[in-house]
Amino acid sequence: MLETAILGLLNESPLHGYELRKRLNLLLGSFRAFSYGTLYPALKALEARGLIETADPAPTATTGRSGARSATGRPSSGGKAPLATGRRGRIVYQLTAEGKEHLQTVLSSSGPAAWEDESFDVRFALFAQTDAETRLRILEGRRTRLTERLEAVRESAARTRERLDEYTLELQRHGLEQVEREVRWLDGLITTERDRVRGRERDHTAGASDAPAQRSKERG
Amino acid sequence: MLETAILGLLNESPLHGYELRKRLNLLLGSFRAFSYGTLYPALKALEARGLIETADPAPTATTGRSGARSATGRPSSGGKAPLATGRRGRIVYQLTAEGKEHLQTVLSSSGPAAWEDESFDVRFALFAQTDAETRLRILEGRRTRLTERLEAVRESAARTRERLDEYTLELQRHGLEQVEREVRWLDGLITTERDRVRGRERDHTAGASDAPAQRSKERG
DNA sequence: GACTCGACGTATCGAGTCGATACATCGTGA
DNA sequence: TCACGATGTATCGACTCGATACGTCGAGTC
Repeated sequence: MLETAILGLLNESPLHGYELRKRLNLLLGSFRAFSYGTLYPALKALEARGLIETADPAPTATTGRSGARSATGRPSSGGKAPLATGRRGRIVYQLTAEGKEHLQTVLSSSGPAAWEDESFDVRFALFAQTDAETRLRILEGRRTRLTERLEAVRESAARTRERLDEYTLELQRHGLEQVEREVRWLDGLITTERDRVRGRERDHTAGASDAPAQRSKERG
Repeated sequence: MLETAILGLLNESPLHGYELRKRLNLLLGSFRAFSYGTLYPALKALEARGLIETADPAPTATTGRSGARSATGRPSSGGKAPLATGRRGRIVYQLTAEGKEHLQTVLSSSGPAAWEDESFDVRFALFAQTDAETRLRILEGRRTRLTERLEAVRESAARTRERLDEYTLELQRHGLEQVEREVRWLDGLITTERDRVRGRERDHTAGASDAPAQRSKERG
């Protein structure tokens, strides 16, 4: 799933590892952070599979043909631009054609692999690059998954009650409440997405395209 | 932290691995499950450190002096008792004196190691075995930790806004809301604990002991 | 009885991940 | 000038998970 996140971010713009990690952790709401020990091996694996490649943004020379680590190819022009200007021997990665293709395949899939705990956040963060039908299917799958879990926990709690102390009970109650709240959150998103799909079906030639629809101004 | 959880559970009653795992996962609200690949090595390490030992619940013989795997020492008496009766060569673990001592040391500690993400749930689940002052300190530490994180996320979000799409924003908003809710949950618990400590200070010889105080009947 | 099946029970392996750390360059300010 | 912190790439050891293997037991089924 890290791979999907990397591919999704690189599809927006080429990036180097350090920046990639920052955006990755920002993307996932700053919880669930990935470390370098995870990121760099993943980048190498992706490169070995031909899904990403090292870019060379420097206009000078470019003598080393495919060798990474373009040493200090700094153009000295950009005085202050905080990102995007090369500061030292960065290794900037970008998607290959094959990588783009693979990303599209992954983004249009909506199996269990999309709505499990580990992957749902990543897939959701890439919803802007996902078509509406797939978004809806992932949200519904996630909802079903959480509901099942809720059911299982409640059942096992009912079988085991009495034996637990006050604090354990409170911990369980709080956990259940968090999941219930997430289900309600999903409900809201599903409704929005359904309206979106329906609206597109109705006047499917009018102005609005599909990805960035209007923000619902609810939530007071 | 798995070790603390094991010690805490074994302090209530001797258990074997399978049952231990079930209770462990029940204890933590059925989220954050530990697998056998984690549990068994931990048990071995604990045994090697002399904090736990294998018990022999069978009344017959007990010839094998300290050998684990007491083969089929089943007493044949218990007709239906669902737990606690030995069914086969289980390996039942119990605390040693040293283990109990170590557990008490851990339970009375309240450093950062107690309120970080990985460990807080375990420490909270063992609150019934923790004294009130330590409970309070852990809850407050946790609250501070979450507040700090909230602050950091908000700040970095403020620095990076505009560039994010609708869905990423929504994911962030939802994540923040979850944490805010947890802070409010902690507030309630802290209030309860403070009342508890104060009540005990006031009439600190009257009936109620310290651990299982009355349930506050709020939450409608 | 002989059969299967699912719960119970111990145990290990490979793959993935984290946290800490090393090393190097650059800008900034005392 | 020199320390310090941000930027940047990279690796190592320790830990954890999910899957799986292997085995026992009780209950049903014909």
